[in-house]
Amino acid sequence: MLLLKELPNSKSLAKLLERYPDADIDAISVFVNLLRASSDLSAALDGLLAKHSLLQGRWWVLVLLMRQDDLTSTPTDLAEKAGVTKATMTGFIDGLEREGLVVRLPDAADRRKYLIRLTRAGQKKIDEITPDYCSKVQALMSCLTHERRNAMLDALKDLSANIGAME
Amino acid sequence: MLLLKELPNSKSLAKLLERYPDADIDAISVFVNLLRASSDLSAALDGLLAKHSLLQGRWWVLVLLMRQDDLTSTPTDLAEKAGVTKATMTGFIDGLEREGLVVRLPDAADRRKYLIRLTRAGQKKIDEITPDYCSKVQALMSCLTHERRNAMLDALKDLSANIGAME
DNA sequence: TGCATAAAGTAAGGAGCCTAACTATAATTT
DNA sequence: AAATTATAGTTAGGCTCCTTACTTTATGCA
Repeated sequence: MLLLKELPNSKSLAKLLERYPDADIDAISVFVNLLRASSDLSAALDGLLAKHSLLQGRWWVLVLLMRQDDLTSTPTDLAEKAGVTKATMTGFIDGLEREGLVVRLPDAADRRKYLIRLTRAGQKKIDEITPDYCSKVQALMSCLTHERRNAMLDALKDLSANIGAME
Repeated sequence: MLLLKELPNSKSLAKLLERYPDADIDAISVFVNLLRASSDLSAALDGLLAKHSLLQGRWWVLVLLMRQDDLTSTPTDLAEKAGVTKATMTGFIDGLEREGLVVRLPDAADRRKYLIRLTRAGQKKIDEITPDYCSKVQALMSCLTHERRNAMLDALKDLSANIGAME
């Protein structure tokens, strides 16, 4: 994702208001800062995963599989849960299978389907990354008190619920 | 960007804690929700811009140019402010120039340089999009009071400042 | 049963963004 | 002044993710 390093300062905001008097500076400021901050966070996550030779897409797939009781799911289910298209999921699974972290198993009941299962190597990879992931995220969030975290969480959920207002 | 639609529920978080007792559920929850929400916001912005046949990267370039007093800047400067590489900026400028929204002008003083200037058509495009952009962002943010917006803004800035903790 | 429709997964091609390497010009060193 | 180094911008090629179109298999309806 792309994001402005140079967020609007007061001068450029003044200029904006001059040309568009109805602009809600507050709202725009939160919006842009949110995109900007999460872009940085995403990049930091990329960096963390790269140290373990993984990428975000594949990482989320491993996480989703680990959540399943039998460590197994289907491409379509994984795609829906991950929020990507089935075609994109095919690519993730290809990569993970190539590295031996998951396997494709044919479904006996429906010959169109495959079952994707986390392998032992896949579980090992998760065990290798998760402590690092947890401690880094914790370090990042340590600058916020629990109250502030909760307030942010609530606000994020409200925004997500209101996303339709932008369409 | 990719993001989990299916955020961790209490059951899977319990499973996580079982395997990694040190995990800070709170911190992870905020982190994941932040990535998730802004991914949705970014997609919504893409949608809004698409209606005006623009893309995020090019849009930010137009915005940056409009902030300049003389509506002019250089590729390197734009790349730094937008947070992309110079190579990526070349692509944005190519696109914008093709549509007549900016022009490349040689710099008389330094023949390696080009000056990128917003054209009248570029300004018109901004004038066409900005009211829509402002009203949609305002509608989105209307679910948060000013107090909550400010709290969020502060929290985002603190997180951005603390991003080094993840590296 | 036979035919249309839906669903699972894949393939092909495109756009954005990156890194690395390159060209042309300017600045610095000696 | 000559040679080295740095800077502006571009090109080439890669990766991720998307959309669209396709193949194969299952399901619903007459």
